[in-house]
Amino acid sequence: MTRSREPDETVQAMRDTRTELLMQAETLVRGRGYAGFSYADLAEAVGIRKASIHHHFPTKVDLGAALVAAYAARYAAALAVIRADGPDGPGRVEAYGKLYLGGVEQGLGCLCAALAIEGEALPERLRRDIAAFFADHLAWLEAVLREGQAAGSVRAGADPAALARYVIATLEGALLMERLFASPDAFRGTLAVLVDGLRTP
Amino acid sequence: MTRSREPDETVQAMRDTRTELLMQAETLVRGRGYAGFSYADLAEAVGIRKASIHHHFPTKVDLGAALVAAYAARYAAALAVIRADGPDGPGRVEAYGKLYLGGVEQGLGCLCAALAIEGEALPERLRRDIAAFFADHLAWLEAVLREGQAAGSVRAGADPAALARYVIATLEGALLMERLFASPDAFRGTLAVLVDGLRTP
DNA sequence: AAAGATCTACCTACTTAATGGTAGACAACA
DNA sequence: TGTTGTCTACCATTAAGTAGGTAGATCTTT
Repeated sequence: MTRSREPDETVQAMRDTRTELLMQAETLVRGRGYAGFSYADLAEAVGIRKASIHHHFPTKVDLGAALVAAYAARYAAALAVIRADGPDGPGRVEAYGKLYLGGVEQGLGCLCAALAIEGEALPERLRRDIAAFFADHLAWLEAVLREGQAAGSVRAGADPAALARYVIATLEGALLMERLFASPDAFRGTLAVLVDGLRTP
Repeated sequence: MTRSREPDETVQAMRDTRTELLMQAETLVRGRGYAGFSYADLAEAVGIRKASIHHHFPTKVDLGAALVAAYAARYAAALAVIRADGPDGPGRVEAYGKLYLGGVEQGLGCLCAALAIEGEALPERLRRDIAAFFADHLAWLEAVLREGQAAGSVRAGADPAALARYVIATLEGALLMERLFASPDAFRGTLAVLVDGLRTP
């Protein structure tokens, strides 16, 4: 890139334009929806001209796909950590739920929920990508819950796959609603109810 | 209104333009989001000119507010029925959840979720209206759960207000995700897990 | 009951601003 | 020298909203 690096630019600010675009675009989409932000908004947020964005992301769909990929990768890393050093089943689900809590605190929804809302209007490619995002989380949760059942920390009898869907639904819904109410405490309450219900009595 | 009533027009088709606009607009918003539909789309769906929409709803915000009002009224009526002739606490929550199931089956999300996603970009008025929508449901659920606890059908010990938030979160999230997967069955599964967890063991 | 006035619901034609996207020039690098 | 990243300047399209008008219904007055 050609931007002059002014002396007061920190290491953080020096990160390349593409990354900066992804960061700001994610904030925009999570804050106002995919159809609710424009290249003009993003250009202003990053301090670059609108046309320059097209150099990095030719079309808005390309940008959306890159956004989902980066978001999914970040989650995947977090899930790996939780699985590696997380405690028992319910503890892992709680750690997973805390990932969503950050959104409530920052006033940002889930990127994939923002895209999912657009439904039929969403380009096929993005719909596939977000479906894969949810499918990944579903698979991770199912494994975590199954292991938890085997270890006795998660209540037996329930189908882990069904339980996994229920967990994501509750967290996605709580993020959606508690962001509106700007109420991280209420989110914590719902997370507590959710995790408690998972525990072996 | 001035539209000629052709002989083959059924009673249904004869309903006035304003109602027709509200119906089609609701489908559009629930299908693709508030920012994702235009007056041009709506005009085409209803078979009217774009300018004529402004006669009924001067601005898009007016239309959005009318949409939320009609949606909330429909829900309020349904909630009253469930409360009147619904069975025990968990049975009422299940009946409430079935209201969401319709959306999954038709491929339509929750109107208020579609609006909530837009977050900061959403006109203040609409944000207030959808917050009121959720607050109403929260109050209704809290009362239903409290009564259920008193009657012994809902498990004791849990705070009805927290439980109410948890119920809406789960249903909103399940609608969001299972619409994407076009899976009413999975929604039913989540609803079953939710209601089962509410029951007195 | 006739006459005029007003209202309702729609129309065509338009404006202004914003949208996503393109073409081509230019400077800094490697 | 060619590649990369950015720019200015543009394009076609679409957005919400407005201006002004018309035909028919309804209300008001005599």
